[in-house]
Amino acid sequence: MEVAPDCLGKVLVHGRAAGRIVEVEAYLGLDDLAAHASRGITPRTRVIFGEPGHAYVYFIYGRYDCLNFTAEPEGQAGCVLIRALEPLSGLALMHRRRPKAKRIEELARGPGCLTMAMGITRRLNGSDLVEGALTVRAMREPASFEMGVSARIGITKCADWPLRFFVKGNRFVSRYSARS
DNA sequence: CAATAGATCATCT
DNA sequence: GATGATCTATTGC
Repeated sequence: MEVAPDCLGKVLVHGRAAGRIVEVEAYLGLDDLAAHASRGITPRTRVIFGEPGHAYVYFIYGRYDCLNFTAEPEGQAGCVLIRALEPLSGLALMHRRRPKAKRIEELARGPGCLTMAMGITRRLNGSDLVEGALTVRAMREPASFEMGVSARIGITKCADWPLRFFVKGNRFVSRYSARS
């Protein structure tokens, strides 16, 4: 979970679309009942137990994909859920993929939204974030921002663990997380 | 602007 | 068969 805050401010690139990560959540392993990995290795969670630096994409609620980065070494579970992006380039493309979003803030505001905007599907599950089609880069200049911490969103177990990190004051952070 | 209900399917029990 | 790391639309202030 130590790497979760590091993901803030980094840039996610998929094809021509790119966005800055402004909101993430950390999910641990067996001790974290909210994590998919808490039940151990299953066909779906085996990526989390695999090598770090890979994408874990899962389908949720019959509609949406969510994007994670695996974080812990092989054999251990741990991942970072990307909750919100600030769109940087490929805006027209994102708009086409999300006709419902009329404002830029709505393009990638939320786990399901950002995967749609970026065109991420389960096809990318387990793909390498360095060599694959989906990549993560750090900004040239270390972005200076205030980091906020709060409880995670949208879960029913361990809902009070302060494992959510976001860029304070950034309006691209989802409103469901505006609790303070 | 804030809060609530409904849609919908892959995965696990 | 039940459940969920969600989003959108609708209703109420």
